[in-house]
Amino acid sequence: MSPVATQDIEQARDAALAAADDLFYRRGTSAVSVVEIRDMSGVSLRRLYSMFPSKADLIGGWLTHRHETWMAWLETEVAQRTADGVAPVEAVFDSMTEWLKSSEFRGCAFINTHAETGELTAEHEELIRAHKRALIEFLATTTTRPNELAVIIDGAIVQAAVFKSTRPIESARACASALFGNEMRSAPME
Amino acid sequence: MSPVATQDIEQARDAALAAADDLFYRRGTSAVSVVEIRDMSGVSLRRLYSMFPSKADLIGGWLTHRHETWMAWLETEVAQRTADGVAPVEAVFDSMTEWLKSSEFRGCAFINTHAETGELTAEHEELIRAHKRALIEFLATTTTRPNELAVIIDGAIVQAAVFKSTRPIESARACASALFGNEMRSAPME
DNA sequence: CCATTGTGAGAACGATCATTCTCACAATGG
DNA sequence: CCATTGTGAGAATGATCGTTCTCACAATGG
Repeated sequence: MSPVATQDIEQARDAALAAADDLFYRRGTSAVSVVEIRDMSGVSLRRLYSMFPSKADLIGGWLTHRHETWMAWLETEVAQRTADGVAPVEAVFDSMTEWLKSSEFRGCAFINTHAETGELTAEHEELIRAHKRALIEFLATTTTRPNELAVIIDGAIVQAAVFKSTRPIESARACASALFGNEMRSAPME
Repeated sequence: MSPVATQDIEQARDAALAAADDLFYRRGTSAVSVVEIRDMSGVSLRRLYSMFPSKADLIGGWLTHRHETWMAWLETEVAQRTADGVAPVEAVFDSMTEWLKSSEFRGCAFINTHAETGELTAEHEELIRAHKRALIEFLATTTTRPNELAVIIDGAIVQAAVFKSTRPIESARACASALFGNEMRSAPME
């Protein structure tokens, strides 16, 4: 039927999503053209459009991919620190601090994309909300007051991006400290 | 020299900024064309470009205008409530809640514009930072811990926009309550 | 009344996009 | 070997933009 180079469909998809992740996150979805993603990924326009029938679909694929990798990253980071005896809330803040300090940090991809209403479809909105809901649910598994914590974290992410500084995360930590009291200052429950 | 209709330069500027405020805030700066601003404001392209030599300048003018009107709005709201005996921190949250509930609410114009890196010049970045700094300074005049409060507020604004809900502001209020204790629960100092 | 000058309306220009199409080729099935 | 079919490279298409330009007019100064 059609075995020609059909094997590397997965590779092509990975390459496309890797390029999308780099370019969309760094410059925003509307400022990046599909041709640029072709140039960076090496995946031809034809294949790109066969995998993602429109740019909106490509953005949707990117959001889904980014959600999975980012959540997995956070869960790993927090798990490692709590395994070392760090209290969960502290573990979350330590992980966040590391992210905010990284040179490629440009804020939350989902918040940023939400701000670009130009091409924000209903499907994208739902992906963004689902990400934020998932973060809150994850926080709920390790801490009390997940909603409050999520508000504090989003505020810190946004301000860190605007001010290009890690100081907002320290303000955020102070908020959490007031909120959680000694839930922050001890190992989980040993 | 050149009195022809030179009188209404100010009116034209106001009309242009009013249209920009409506369109840029609602749909984002990159999704709105200069022609759309002409159509809504009735100000001709020629005049638009004589007042703002480029779209970036128009965006800059809008950010400046929005900063002034928004800060003036907040200061008035907070002053009224504190005059009625409401504690400053509560007054800030009550004002915010009113804003988040308004039908045209679409998040913070400055955070949203910051997320649109496509056409974000150094001048725009500085206007955005200046706005956030000004908010913190205003909070410092009426409350202690302005940095922490600003983080909480930005988090609530972002989440309210994403979730189209006022619940995040209640989470934010709970954070502030933990942070400020009885500074929130009484009239200023009577 | 005439020369001048600022103006509005919108055409024109040049660039960029998202998306589709063409063409030549490579690999397969018979 | 040949017909077929999926493919890459990139040209073509049609739309949209930011910005500038043209042209005709309206109001002024002399």
